[in-house]
Amino acid sequence: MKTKRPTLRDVAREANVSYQTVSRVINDNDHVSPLTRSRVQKAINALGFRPNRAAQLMQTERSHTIEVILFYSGFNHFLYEMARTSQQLGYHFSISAITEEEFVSTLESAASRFVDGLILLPVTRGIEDYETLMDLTDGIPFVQITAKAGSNIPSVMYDQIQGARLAAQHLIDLGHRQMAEISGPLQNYDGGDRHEGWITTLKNNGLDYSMSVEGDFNIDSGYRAMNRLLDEDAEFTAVFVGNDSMAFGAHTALRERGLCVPQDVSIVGFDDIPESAHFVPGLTTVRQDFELIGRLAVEFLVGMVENPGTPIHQRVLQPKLIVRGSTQALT
Amino acid sequence: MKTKRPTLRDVAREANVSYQTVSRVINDNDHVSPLTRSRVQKAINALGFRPNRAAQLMQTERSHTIEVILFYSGFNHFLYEMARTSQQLGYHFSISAITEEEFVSTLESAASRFVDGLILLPVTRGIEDYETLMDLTDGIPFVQITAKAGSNIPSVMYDQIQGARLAAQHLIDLGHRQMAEISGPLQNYDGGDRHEGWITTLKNNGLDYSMSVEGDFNIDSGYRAMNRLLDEDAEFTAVFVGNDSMAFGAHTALRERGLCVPQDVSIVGFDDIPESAHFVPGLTTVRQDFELIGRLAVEFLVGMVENPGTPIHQRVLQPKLIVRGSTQALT
DNA sequence: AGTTAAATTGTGAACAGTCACATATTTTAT
DNA sequence: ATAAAATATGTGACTGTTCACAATTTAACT
Repeated sequence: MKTKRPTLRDVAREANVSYQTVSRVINDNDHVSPLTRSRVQKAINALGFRPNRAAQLMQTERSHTIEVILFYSGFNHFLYEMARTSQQLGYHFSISAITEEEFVSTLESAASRFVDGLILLPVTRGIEDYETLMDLTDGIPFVQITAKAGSNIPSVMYDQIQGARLAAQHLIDLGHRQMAEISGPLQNYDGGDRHEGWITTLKNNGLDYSMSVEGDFNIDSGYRAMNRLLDEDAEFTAVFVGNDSMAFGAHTALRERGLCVPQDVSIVGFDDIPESAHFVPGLTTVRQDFELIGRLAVEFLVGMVENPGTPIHQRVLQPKLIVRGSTQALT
Repeated sequence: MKTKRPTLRDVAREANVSYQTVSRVINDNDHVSPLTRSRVQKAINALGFRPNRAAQLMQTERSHTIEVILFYSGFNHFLYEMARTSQQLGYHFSISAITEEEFVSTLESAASRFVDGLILLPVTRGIEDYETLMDLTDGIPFVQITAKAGSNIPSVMYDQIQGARLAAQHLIDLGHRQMAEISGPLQNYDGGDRHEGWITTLKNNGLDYSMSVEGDFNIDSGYRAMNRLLDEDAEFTAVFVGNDSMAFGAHTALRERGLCVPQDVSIVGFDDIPESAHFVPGLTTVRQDFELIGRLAVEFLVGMVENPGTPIHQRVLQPKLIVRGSTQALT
C-alpha cells in the first residue's frame, strides 16, 4: 500500500510559499532568502519530500547519466572505476551490454532516455569518423576506449603499438632472433595494434615475423595457440603473447611439453594484471593501468558534457615494460 | 542545432488519427485495427518518431531498470553477466558504486528514479531483516548476493561454509594436522562464513585452528599474511586461503623463504578463477561460478519485479572442490 | 521622500506521454 | 430487425517538474 509521495506543491502548501520557490530551493543556486529557504527545507524534511526525477528529466531533458556500451565481456577492469568516478562527478552510470546488431537501436534508446554521455568500448573497428558517429548518437557526446591512433574520435587509450615495440625490443636486446607471437584478435583495435607494433619492430630488425597464431585473449586460447605453434614444430626462443591471460595458458602448454620458462623459451605478456607478478616465474609484461583509463575516460566525457566547447582529442598514454623472470638473455 | 523530436501528436496528425491511437500502437498490445496500425507505423517511420522515455517514465512510474549497488570493487566478475542478462530480459542496467554512508541516500535516489529492482552486494553484514530493508528501498524489490544463510532476505549465494568444509576435509583426508588459515575479511559474509566453515571443521576433528591471519582478499594481502605467519614461526603443513588471489600472494611469500608447494606446504584457495588452473602448481580450490550467480540474481529479481507474489527465498548453490597440484598427502 | 534598481516570490503554460472514460462503429445473438 | 456485446477510436484530465515572465517586496540612491 504505497502512500503517494509528496510533491513540490505539498511542500509549498506546508511552507506557505509557492511551488516555484520550493523548486528554487531544491535546485540550490537561485535567489531565495535564507529565511524562506530554511522554512522550505524544514517542510521538505517534515514531509520526506524527494524530487521526482522522472518529472525533472522530462523537463530538463538531462538524465545525469553516463552510459557505457559494451560489446563483449573483456572489459570488467574498467567498470568499477568508471562507475565510481561517475558517481563522484554526480552522474549515474549504466551499462548496455549488447551485440553489434543492437548498436544503432541502443544509441537511439540512449537518446530517448536523455543519456548525457556515452563511453564506447568497441571490439572490432567499426565507424571511424567522428561526424558519422556523432550523427548516430544524436548529438550525445562520447569517448571511445581504444581507437585507431590519429583518428578524430575522442578517445582514451594506451599506445598499443609502442607497447608491443617495447616488448619486441626487450627480447631483441636479450639476443633473441627466432621469436613467435600469440596475438589477440587482429580485428580488435588493441589486438591489431599490438600485432602491428610487434611485426614492424621485427621487420625493422630484419627478423622473421611469420610465426604467429591468433588467439581471443582468453586464457585457454593461449594454451591452444601455443600447442599449435609447438605442433607445427615452430623454432623459437621467445614468444610475445597478446595479453597476460593468454601468456599463462601458453606457459601451461610449454610446461606440458617439458619446456622451461625462461631457460628454453622467454615469454612477454601484455597488461600486467595483478597475478602476473606472482606467477612462477614472474611474467615480463607491458603495463597498462585499466583503472586509470576508466577514470580518465569518464572525466574526459563529463568534461565534454558540461563544457560543449571542449576540443576533440585523443588522450594517448604510454605503457611501460615490466621485466620479470619470464625473460632471460639467450645463452 | 538539435531539431525538436517529433511527438505522439505529430505522428497522430500525420496519420490522421488521435494521439491515443498512436499511444496504443507504440504499446503494442491494445485493440487497434491492422489497417490503422500500419498507417500509424508508417507515420512513425516517416517522422523518425521515438517515444520519449522520460514522459513514459513519469506517467507509468516504471523505468525498466535494474540497479546494482556496489560497496566495493571486488565484484567485477558479476557485472557483465548481470548487465547482459538484464538487457536480454528487457531491462536497463545501472551501477551505483558507493560507500556505506551513501547507502540510504542511494536507495532514496533509486526510488525517485523509479528503479524497478535492486541487487545488493554488501560487504559487511548490515541490515539483516527483510522488512527493514524493504522499508528502506521504499518497496523496490531486491536480491542480495551473498547473505547470512537462513535469513529472510531474498538472495543468491554459494554455501560458503560448506565450501570451506570441503577444503578443510580435503586437507584432513590428506593427513594434515597442523594447518594455518589466511582468511578474508571476517566481517564480510563470504569471508566470515568461510572462516566459520574452516574453524568448525577443524574443531570437530580435534585440531588446532588458532593459526589464522585476516586478509582483505587482494593478492598483496595474501603475500603479507603469509609473511606474518612465517615470521611468527607458525608450524603448519597446509594452509587454507580465503580466495585464490590471496593464495597466489601467499605462494610467493612461501617461495621467497625457500618453501615448496606442495612438498612443504599444501595450499587450498577459494573461487577457482581462470588463472588458478594455469598456476604452477595448479591451485586446489573451491569453485564458484560467478557468472551463474550474476545471471540467477537478475533472473530472480526480474521474477520478483514482474510477479509481486513471488515467495521470498534464498537460492543457495553448492560449491565444488577442485583438486590440483597445490595439495598433496602428508608424507 | 521619491525614484530606481535589485532581490525575492508568484502565476500560467508547457513538457510528452498514459489513464479513465465517452463515443462511434462493427459484430453477434435473439 | 433490434438489442446487446465487442471492437475501435477519440476526448479531457492528469503526472510533477521547470521555464519565462509578471508581480511584489526590499534595498539603495539622489
